[in-house]
Amino acid sequence: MAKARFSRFDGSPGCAVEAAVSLICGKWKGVVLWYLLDEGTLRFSELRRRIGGVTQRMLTNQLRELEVDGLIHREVHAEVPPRVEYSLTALGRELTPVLMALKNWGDAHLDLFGPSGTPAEPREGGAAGQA
Amino acid sequence: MAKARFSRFDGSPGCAVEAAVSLICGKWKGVVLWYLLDEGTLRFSELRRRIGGVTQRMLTNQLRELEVDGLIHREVHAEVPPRVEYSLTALGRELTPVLMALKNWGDAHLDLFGPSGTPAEPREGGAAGQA
DNA sequence: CAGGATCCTATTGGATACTG
DNA sequence: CAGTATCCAATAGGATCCTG
Repeated sequence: MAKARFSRFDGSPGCAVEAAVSLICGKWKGVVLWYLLDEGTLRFSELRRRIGGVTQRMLTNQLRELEVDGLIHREVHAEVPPRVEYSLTALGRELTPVLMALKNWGDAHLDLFGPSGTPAEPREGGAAGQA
Repeated sequence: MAKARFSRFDGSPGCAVEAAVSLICGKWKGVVLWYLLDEGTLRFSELRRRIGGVTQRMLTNQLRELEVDGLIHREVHAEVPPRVEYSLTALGRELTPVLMALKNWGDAHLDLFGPSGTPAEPREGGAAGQA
């Protein structure tokens, strides 16, 4: 895993932050990770419906990068029609604190950015909150 | 603050995550925020030295975006030579859990990405850890 | 010191059409 | 269903030089 997508690993304090940030940067990565954390396992089409506004190309792209980085697991079921399920890896689940913190911040300050939609708390039955 | 840099505020759960992520996305934003959290107040040149590898243009750019988004405060002292100090706003300080989580994750997994430099824990005397 | 102004390249993101 | 394959526009990122 872990493409050489990181520029500086000089041991400086900011280095760790930079590395972690680079993993969740990408227009849809944070959201994808959030939904997988929240719901555990989702198919491609399920993710796409939940995210909304993402094209297949972009979703595929982001999923591939997350997979290469070792954050998500991609399971292909040899069926027809094809079924592909995505879930977080152990490494990905370790991002839980990050994702929760991001979600909390966003929920607390969404009013700054828009007319504020429904807060939409994570579902109780989901996989979130385990860590 | 808060440029209309966010595409979807439909109230979906991922929305908040997406908004928060977009604020710290940018090659140097996470690092800048981290150092400001760690050390409280830093001048332009101090930030630049700490980050290393960033050009003035990019640092200026990222600082401006963070300022526009209301995460950092920019204080210009009318002196010569000029002195400009950056610090986190209250809103920016609320990102502390996010930054700490990112740092923790990075520290725990930096070995995945490189030969692993010195871990470089946050200094005790810094501003970090307040929240 | 802390930038602003330019110019240029690379990467990201997106629309659309096609496929096993 | 879950993608590929193209093509294209926008943005991010960077090198360099100049300035109050």
